[in-house]
Amino acid sequence: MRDLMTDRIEQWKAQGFDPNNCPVRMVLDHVAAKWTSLILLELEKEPQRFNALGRALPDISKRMLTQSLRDLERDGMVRRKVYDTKPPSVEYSLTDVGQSFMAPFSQLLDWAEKNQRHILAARSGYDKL
Amino acid sequence: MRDLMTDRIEQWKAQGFDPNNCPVRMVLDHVAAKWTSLILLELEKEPQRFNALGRALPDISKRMLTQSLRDLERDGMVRRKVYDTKPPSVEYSLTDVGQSFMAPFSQLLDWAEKNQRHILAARSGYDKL
DNA sequence: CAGACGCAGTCTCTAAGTGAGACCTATATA
DNA sequence: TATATAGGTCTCACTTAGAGACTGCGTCTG
Repeated sequence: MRDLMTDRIEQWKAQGFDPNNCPVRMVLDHVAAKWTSLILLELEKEPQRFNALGRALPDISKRMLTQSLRDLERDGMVRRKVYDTKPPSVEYSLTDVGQSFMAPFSQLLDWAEKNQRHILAARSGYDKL
Repeated sequence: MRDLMTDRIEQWKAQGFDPNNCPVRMVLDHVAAKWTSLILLELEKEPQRFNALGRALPDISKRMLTQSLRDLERDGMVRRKVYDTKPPSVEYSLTDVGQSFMAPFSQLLDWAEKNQRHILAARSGYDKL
């Protein structure tokens, strides 16, 4: 793809197009992050602590849980509150922005449920070839 | 996370929970695939051929373009039509299911545009620490 | 007529990202 | 004393993604 594309990209950049600063991709990166939306979904039910999230999402590693939470915090979707108990406990919750994300996101999930069978059917049809 | 979690997962699986057969995750995997939704977005404008898509999404490699298109085809979101011209041309277009995905997806993009500034602001605030 | 170019990919090599799980500091419990 | 909880960090191995060379065939350019 780097054929004669390179100078075209240069052109786009000159015109102000930057793939790394594109609103579409910016959100997509979150939804695309595999875990972040699952975490958001958990936090919408109720604010939760680190290990509680780990239990709710059993197949995420601590490493990725930490990283995903940091990403969400960085983008202002999730709030991290440390309570100075012993041992200290950390509660994660949705911010208003994070909360507002849930509306369009749940539409997507509705679509998912409606079309699940179609997709599964298409998939097994394709795999039979 | 594999601490005392393992048997809990076994339990869930016994109850019929399978992370690999969860409708939420199934769609998420698509949206999550980084390129697929961008491709869908391009194909919504108009059916396009392989290299045209490559040009429209300049930072995707041919390798990933092929793979993403195959995934979308497999799930019945995209149709692949080969025209027996010389050289053969291949046109990709949205199926009805693929088309129906665009409604909830565009809601997400609306959200993205509305909240872009917030996110960017939160991000640079966070990074200053 | 030779060489470059477009089509739609595939293949290989390397770089980056992810997952599993050991480890850390501190307190409370058995 | 040993173990469990909390919220993580660190390392190592493995998987995935990206860059770009290569293919085969037909057309366009010099």
